[in-house]
Amino acid sequence: MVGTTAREAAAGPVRRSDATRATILAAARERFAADGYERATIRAVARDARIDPSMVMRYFGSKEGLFAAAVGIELHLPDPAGVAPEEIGRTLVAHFLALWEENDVLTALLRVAATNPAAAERMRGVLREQLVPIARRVCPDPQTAPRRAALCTSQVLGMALTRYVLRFPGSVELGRDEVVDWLGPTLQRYLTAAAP
Amino acid sequence: MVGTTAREAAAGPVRRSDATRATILAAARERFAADGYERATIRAVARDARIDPSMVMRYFGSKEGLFAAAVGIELHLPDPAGVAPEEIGRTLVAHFLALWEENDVLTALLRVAATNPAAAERMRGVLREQLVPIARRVCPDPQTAPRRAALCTSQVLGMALTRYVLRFPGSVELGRDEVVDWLGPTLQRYLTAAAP
DNA sequence: GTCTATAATTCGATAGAC
DNA sequence: GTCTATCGAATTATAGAC
Repeated sequence: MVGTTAREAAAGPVRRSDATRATILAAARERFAADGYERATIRAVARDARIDPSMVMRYFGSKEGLFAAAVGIELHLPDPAGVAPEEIGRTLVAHFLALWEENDVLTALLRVAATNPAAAERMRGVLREQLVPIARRVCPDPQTAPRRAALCTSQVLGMALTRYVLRFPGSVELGRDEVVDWLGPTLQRYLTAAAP
Repeated sequence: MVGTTAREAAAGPVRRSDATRATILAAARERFAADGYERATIRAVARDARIDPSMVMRYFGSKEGLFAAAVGIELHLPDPAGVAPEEIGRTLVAHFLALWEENDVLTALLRVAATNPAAAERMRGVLREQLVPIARRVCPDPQTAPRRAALCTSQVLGMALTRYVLRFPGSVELGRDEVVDWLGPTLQRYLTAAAP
């Protein structure tokens, strides 16, 4: 990783700056996920990435630009078309779990969203705008789709909060299968049950 | 409120400093709830409380001391003894909702807990140590009480997060009765259903 | 009790040499 | 592209006059 030479830099389209960018972004995601926005300093990110702090500014312009680049990647939920209607709850929970444990993006987003309006807005977009369409397809009354999606989001984000951010022992201890078994029926009910 | 005289100060056990303390704490709770720990500055709290920033230091020693005093109040859940077993879920949800909307303490605690370990620890104590005993009483298998309590906490905190911190429209729109109707059965199942 | 002044850090951001 | 040096602003916290 370290020690890129001029030969490598000239060998192809993979410039050294791309590797540097990727290294910075990975370090930034870790720091934002661990410390939140204000306590994750550019200096600390640079130290983790083994580069000079001024390089972070050069590549991303500002701290806000760094954060936007660190969490600005695509996230997609499964297409509900290929899923049995009675399995949509469990499928969604399993997919969310995989998404959260794949990398630090969602944890960083959630932790920062608690104090940063821009992150909260992005969180809204990531989760709600992908969940509402799904809810609209599977719920009995399309008018209630936004509320059903919000209920699902509350349970999913709550589990993510206690499991990955606050690290409550009771939530961390749960195996992935257990989470699916418990939360799956909850989302299933929020999406398909008759409104109370 | 302003203009306390020497006569008042000498009239009884209610010293002016007590009123000042209370004013500072109320302002601190608002600021912490709105901005989180790092962005809620002592200067801003003092400005809201219409006093000098140095007074905050004098009364509470440090910013950490101020936060501890602002969120260090008793919170109690209902005694499950007087509740019908099949109504425990709805009762808990209703009580939590009232607790969250009563004042800013829990919102401040949740927002700060996302980045402050001490606040996360306190959140753990407030919710878990009160919920686990309840779960132990009503669940079929006492061994599973910590996990059942964690599941309940995840749903309650998730709703609080989307409703009071992130302010997702879908969650904010929900009436209190709707929240009880939807989340009540969820907690009921987490507490009393056979483990999957 | 109250306020002014300031110390001591820390951070984001910039300028410029190489 | 990379690094040194530093500015300017904001913060917590303290010392001391009144």
